[in-house]
Amino acid sequence: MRSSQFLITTLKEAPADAEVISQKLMLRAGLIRRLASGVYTWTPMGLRTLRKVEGIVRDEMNRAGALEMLMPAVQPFELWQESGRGDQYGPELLRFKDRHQREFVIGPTHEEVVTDFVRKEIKSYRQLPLHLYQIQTKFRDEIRPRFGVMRGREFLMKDGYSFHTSFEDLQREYRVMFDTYHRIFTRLGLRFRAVAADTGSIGGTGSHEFHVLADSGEDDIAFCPDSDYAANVELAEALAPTTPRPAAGATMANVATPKKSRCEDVAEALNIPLSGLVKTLAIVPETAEGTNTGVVLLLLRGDHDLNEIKADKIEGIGAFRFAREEEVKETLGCIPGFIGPVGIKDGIRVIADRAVAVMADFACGANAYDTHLTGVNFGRDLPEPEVADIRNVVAGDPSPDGKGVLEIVRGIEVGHIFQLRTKYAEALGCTFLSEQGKAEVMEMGCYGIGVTRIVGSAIEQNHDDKGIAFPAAIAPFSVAIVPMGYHKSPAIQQAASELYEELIAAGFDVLLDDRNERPGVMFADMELIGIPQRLVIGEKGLAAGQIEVKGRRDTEASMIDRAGVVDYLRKSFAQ
RNA sequence: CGGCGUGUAGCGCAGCCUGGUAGCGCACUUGUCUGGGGGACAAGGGGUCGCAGGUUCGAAUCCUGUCACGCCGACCA
Repeated sequence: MRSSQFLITTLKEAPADAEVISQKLMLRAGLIRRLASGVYTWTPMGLRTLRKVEGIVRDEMNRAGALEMLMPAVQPFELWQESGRGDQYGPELLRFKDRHQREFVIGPTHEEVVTDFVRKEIKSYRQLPLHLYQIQTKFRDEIRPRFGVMRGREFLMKDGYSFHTSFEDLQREYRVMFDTYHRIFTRLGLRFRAVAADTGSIGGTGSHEFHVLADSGEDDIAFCPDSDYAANVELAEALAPTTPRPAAGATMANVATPKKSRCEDVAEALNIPLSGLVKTLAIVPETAEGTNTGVVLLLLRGDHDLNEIKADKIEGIGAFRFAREEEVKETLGCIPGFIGPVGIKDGIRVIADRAVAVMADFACGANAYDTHLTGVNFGRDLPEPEVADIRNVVAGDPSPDGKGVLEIVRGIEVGHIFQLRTKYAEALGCTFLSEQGKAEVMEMGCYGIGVTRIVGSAIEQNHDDKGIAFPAAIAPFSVAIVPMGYHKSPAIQQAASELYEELIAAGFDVLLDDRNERPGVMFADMELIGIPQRLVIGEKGLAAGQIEVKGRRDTEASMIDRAGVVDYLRKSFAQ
């Protein structure tokens, strides 16, 4: 491609509302343009990268035996009612009516559609297993779209669905996909990690997320450097401390803590470590009927954070919200900031984190304004609480597999694989006839990859002060030819064109920058866009039969023989 | 959904407090020079100041409403 025939729309300054680096660089490099909140146009330049990502995903899916298809982006809402997800999915589901007042949604995912397809087409065990996938535009009406393409509302996703006659066969396919995903992310040139994940509302058993490691990620991943353990912190178990609770030493006492309602302030005022403090969270479980079952107190160590997903899973808690100020006042007689588990009314359920359960002589709120208690002990000053794992693991916690200590890194979720089992097949009556001629419900797996998001996360991982440094596999062009004095020198024009043709013939994606721009502009643009190799043709080099080459990540350019350019590039991309 | 903030040329911003013919940089157009790191000079084009209403002789500026966008917040008790 010649620049003069292409569209290069680079910007010197990024729009002020761009937040993360990938978003700024994608905007500046002219890869995307925002049309509405969380909705982006992909420019010709940006689309080249998107298509390359797609191509690698497609290639590996096909290689693994999955069959590509294309389902509609628009789906009848009826299907969602049939699966029972219509109500559950909530406002993220973009719904609309057609001219006949029939309800439709723009698909945020396609379990229903694919299951409907399979139940109609597949009748016999002989036709199974079957793995269907598509690369489709999805729409999720996110509360807060942000980070550009990383948390957009409209995005491109590869979603695959497998159908099996048995759980064993599902598990086999799951392992195949686990390996396939490793191949895909490796080929894309990303640093990533597969982590055990919460199965969330989708249900099912086994599940892994694939995260690209980047500080701007929205997920915390706990992993053990000494073993292969890795899990989303949502899921990572905080083991119970192995050391027993020390004996009570201090007497309980009231301490004035005027206006100190934050844990940090209280700890400082009392001159104790944050970990010597117990913070009390008042929550209200919300049952399906919406009836109020009363306030429940959760106890966490001052330096720990609540894991809401773990709390959700406790018997009798389920979905919950934090108690409103009036509710706290009514139940405990005090405002949030000074509440505690001591001396509370009978019947209030108290659940302590495992780490709290082994604390002695701790401090906590006194249920009185501007007052905290010190020297508090379970069994003496208040009843022994219920104990559960309700906190997020932190760096330094023992690994749940018993093999070392956890570290925590940030990650961007770019892939997710699930063993759905029979949830949708059952709801939608997706069955097959077994060898015995009996109708059985199919076992299902589902496997997603955020194609759009991969581009953003690749940039988060690969950039410098000059711009994007794309992995070669997904750069919009692999080689840029930058001629010096192109518009003045027929010799340069000819040499550039010859080189261009030669590289195209050799199979490279070449961009010949034949714009009538000054060299600085061309260099800056090629670097901003992130083209992996740059070739400069100048009068002097030409006379000596040489070409200047510079890799995007190299600090210095070097001269090579004109005749050896193709070999040089092949070698550089083979690495 | 709550709190805060911002809407002025394609992008980045000033002007608003203290009303009086709308500005700067980049980008764009034309010309000349320049030609290895976002070049110089000259001449241009482009804005119902988010929208609606109000106050006023007069509103980008003050008031009210509204829409859009952004940030923060559900937990740090």
